[in-house]
Amino acid sequence: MLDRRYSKEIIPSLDGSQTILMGWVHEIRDLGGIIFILLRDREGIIQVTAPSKKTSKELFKKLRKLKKEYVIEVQGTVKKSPKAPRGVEIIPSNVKVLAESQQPLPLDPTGKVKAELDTRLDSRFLDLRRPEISAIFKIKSKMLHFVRVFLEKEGFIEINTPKLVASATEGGTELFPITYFEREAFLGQSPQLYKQMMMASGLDKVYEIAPIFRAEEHDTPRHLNEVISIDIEAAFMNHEDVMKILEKLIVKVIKDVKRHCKDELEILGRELETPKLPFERLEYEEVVEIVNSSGVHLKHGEDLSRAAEKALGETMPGYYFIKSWPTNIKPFYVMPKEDDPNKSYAFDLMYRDLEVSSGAMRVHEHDLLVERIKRQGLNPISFKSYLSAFKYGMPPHAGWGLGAERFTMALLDIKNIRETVLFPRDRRRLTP
RNA sequence: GCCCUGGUGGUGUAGGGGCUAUCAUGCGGGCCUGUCGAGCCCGCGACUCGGGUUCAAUUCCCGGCCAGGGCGCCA
Repeated sequence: MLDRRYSKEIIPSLDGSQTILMGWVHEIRDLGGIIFILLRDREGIIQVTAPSKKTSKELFKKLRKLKKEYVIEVQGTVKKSPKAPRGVEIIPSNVKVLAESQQPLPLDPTGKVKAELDTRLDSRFLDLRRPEISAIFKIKSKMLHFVRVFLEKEGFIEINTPKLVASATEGGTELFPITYFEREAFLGQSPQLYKQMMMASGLDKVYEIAPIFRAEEHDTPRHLNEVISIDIEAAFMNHEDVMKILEKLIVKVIKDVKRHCKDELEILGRELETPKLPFERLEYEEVVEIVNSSGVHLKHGEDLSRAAEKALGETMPGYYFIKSWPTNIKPFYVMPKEDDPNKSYAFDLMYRDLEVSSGAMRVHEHDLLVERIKRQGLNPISFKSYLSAFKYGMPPHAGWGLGAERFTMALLDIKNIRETVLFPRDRRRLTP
């Protein structure tokens, strides 16, 4: 029995050899005396050519019955031919129909007729049959792989923290409530508290790549209610240490993606540039100046408005950090500066006008943490199990969270985050 | 949640108070031995939902739902 080959593996030098291919009928061009079938599989498209003279009547009849997107198995001979796309084609000796496809299709996998994003998401499995769509997810897969390889090499240990959580009292973002037997529970908005607790465990450096859930009613091309967060936390490190890890990771992953996803990047027409290290570090105060001098009003102490982000993005071309954020617009666990408690050791990593990551050196002193929780209008009692980790030897630590989808958008210059998720969850979409 | 724009065959579109509702692709049938956005001929298939105005609404008005863009929210 012959092994199955992918279309990409069929090259002119295999001329004369027998092969088996499995895939979908991408297009059929029936010219009467000769039938061309474009067979599509994960790796590409190969032409199956059946001239009536060289094809049995039985097989020719069978080929004529094929329709678009049928799943077929083709057994045949590789033939080198300058007339064929890529210089090679398959002369079939046998074709098996493995699955039929209803007509008409909900959208056109050849892409000749454009479909809107909404239509595409409704039939995502068909949408993924277009190479320029599957390329996004092949690259996202590699990106996550290279992130893991990098972090493991840096000595990080992968952990898994619960996504079913008890507390809704962390403040800030809205949580999705769920029924947990006779109690109410919530979907986790961030592994933040758990990964910090791990700093008291002696594991030193941990990371998690997992979904986070936010019940915000945001409705923008940059937000979803379920995304993948790449989180790290490292003991005995400060903000600058983890910023260095972050920028190193970004550069390494870009290099790896460039090297290992050449075909996909070409399909997407994306020329990736490797950023230079170190990334520029802007003080929050500098950012306020830049934004204001560009004509967009921004008060000292305020978070960036969308207009401010855009103004910044105009000035700053690639990846850059914003550091020394005002303490009171950042979460309770960020460490205020000792000499100026109104400023903090929090930072954001931006790509042009898009926030891709945020992190900080954390508060590791129990009493200060309690005070910070109170100052934010939250109740320390609801943080009892979290706080107890700070009582028995909590080392200084720092960490960050990097949005996997936002990073994918930056990598591939994608404008709508929905393009980077197989089955996105937004304000209205819950299916498929 | 707010503002703007829109919703017409399976898909993407044109149009518009009364006419056989445009075009492409698709789908069905026919012709064709080198297609590669194949070509040619015949046919099929649609006005988002609810209410209102009107002799008449797919078209105008109001509302819902949905989409795209912008913003807000996003410890």
